[in-house]
Amino acid sequence: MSAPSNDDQLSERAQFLFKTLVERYIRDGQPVGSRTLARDSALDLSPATVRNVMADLEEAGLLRSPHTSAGRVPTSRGFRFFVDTLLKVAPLGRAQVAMLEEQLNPDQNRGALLESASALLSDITHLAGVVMLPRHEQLTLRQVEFLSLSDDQVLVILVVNEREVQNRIIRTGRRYSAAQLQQAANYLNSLCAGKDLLTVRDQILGELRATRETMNEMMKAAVDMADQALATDEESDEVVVAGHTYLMDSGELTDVEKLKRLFEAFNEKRELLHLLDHALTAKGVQIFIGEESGYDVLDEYSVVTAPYGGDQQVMGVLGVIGPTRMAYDRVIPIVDITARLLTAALNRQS
Amino acid sequence: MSAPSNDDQLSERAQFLFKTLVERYIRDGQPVGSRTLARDSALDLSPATVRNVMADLEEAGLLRSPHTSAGRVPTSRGFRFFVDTLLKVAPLGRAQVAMLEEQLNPDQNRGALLESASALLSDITHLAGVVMLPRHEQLTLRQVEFLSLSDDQVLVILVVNEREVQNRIIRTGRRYSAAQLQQAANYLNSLCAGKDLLTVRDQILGELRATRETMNEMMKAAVDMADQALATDEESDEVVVAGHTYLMDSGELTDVEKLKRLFEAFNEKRELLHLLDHALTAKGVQIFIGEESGYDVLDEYSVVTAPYGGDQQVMGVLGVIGPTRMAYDRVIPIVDITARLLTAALNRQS
DNA sequence: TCTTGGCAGACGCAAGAGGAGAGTGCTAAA
DNA sequence: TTTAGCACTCTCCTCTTGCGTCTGCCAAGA
Repeated sequence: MSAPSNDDQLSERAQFLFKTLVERYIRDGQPVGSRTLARDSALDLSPATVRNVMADLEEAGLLRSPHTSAGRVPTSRGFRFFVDTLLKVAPLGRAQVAMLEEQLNPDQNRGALLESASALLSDITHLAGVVMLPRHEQLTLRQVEFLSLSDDQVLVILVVNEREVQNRIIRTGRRYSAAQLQQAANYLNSLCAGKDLLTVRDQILGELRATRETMNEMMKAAVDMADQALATDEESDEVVVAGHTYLMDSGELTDVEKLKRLFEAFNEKRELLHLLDHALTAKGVQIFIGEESGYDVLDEYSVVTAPYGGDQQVMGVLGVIGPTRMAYDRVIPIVDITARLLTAALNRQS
Repeated sequence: MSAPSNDDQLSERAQFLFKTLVERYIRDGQPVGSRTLARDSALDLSPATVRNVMADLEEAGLLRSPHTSAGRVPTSRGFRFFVDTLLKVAPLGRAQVAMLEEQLNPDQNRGALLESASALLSDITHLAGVVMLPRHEQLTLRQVEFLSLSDDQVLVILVVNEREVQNRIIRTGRRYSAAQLQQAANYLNSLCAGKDLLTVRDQILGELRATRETMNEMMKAAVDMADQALATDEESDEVVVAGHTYLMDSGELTDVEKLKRLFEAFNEKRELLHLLDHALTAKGVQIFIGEESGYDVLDEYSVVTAPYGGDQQVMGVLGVIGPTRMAYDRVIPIVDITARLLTAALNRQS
């Protein structure tokens, strides 16, 4: 608000002290007082001096005191400053990279791959791992198969994006024989294979209008069924969350109500999706600290995300959710590398 | 242990008072004292008399005092006695049955149906809903489809149990053309359609040994691939849990650690599976109270389950998990009806 | 001008005291 | 067998007190 812009008018010493304070706070979770900081910083300053600096930092909006005599903790803005300009990320150990690489094995179907990624993120960071599934728009149809169930129900199997299989059940007006269904499938396959699902839908509708009269019975049925099958563009689970229980020990028994609402948000998934959508456009690792996310359930939490997917085209976003005082220096490279390795694995698949 | 068997040597009055106490405790969650109980029971007894009765009940192992002056709480044994002999279940309202019936619509694929059931259970009871997926043994194969991916990978699509679709990716030694794969699929379909998956597997292995020499190249390949495809009998998610956050407000901020371990058990799913396996053999609604379940994470929780599935053959188990002091009279019929309706819906599918 | 030591003042936290309230067990009388 | 009364116990709440920590300010020193 009225606080002065802080980034560059801070002395080097102030920055260093601030950095030490944040690191200390991330380690202990306790407010840091002037005496501790003076000792910690190894700068050979008296607590009084440190106090003066801290007062400046508080005025700049980077610190705040929970109460009069309790040391100070970083504000969200403080964390932001820390992350943006003071943080040196720790490069990941070889062993860990190897482990990640092994687990993100491209020889599994895509769903399993993404779940592995989520589980890995949470296992390594001890925070909640999140992976957003690829957006639906870029589904290219590879093959369609129809199978008659009961009187007027047909099982539709769609093979999309080379190795994903979707299935849905539609109602047709009447019963079709296996041969008829086969014929319909052949017709559609010849018409649509290799095209985007939405395009296919439009094309089919166009086809329908344009040539209704000249179509034979079979083609009409095929088009009708395809229309129905593609309409049910199922929303399905679009976010995979893993290890959310880790959030239960970080928030040292603070109010359960808040945590409950967060967990409910995980189940709802809509809000989460919106948040991750924002991150979709960013290039590399992106960080939302505290209220920056714009979702009040995430008030006291930070989100570290990175997009993943092909080189030319982003497929989705992954990341972790944890308390604002997470170990950013460890978490950031982990999210980064995981995104890269997942991208590599996905590319090797297709 | 050494407590006398209680069931019948309790006076009618004692039983009535006990029932009132349990109902009160279920409502409030607070230990019930003699004065409250005397007033509640409408028996026109003095607190002192009630105290005497309560002392008897405590000796019988049905009640206990959290501490000297805090009223009394039912023990697990007390709840067991209550449930077995005192409880009158409240019949479900028409509206609720109608609602359940509508939501458990058989026009969706089976996975969605089971998830609906789980969500419904948790929504209505405000407890955690659990649905165990049908055991894998009884999968009858309907159709097989092969699709070539990259050089030596093949996507296998299995249609089982009329309307379920499974898919997996296998590695073949070499590349096959689409026509070859089609031929292999045809061979397998003619051989195996309509049979149980395990039977199919055995049969294929037998076939392999018996006629290896006389087989043509194609048949060998088909059998090899089928073998691989069926071997990967994926475990997948076998338990669906919904609304576990409800457990966060019932346990009035008691220790988070316990709750965390329970949630972790939900994620692991193995322990849960074992428990539900026990319930699989029972006929109707079955109830595990507190430590009866045998899993220490469920110490302070009760599980109410019912099997569902075909008339002749049980497919799985569903139920709810909640605090020992749940409203059994409401929960039991809900679980019961849900199981019946789910059974009906599944039968109408096939 | 920057740094430092000193000092008063806040404040949280833990421990203890004391009272209120609820509930029990026991005993003696109806 | 039931009831009333009484002494006792235990929890919970509040109030107080003391301790420790930390701050802000000030004045002296470099």
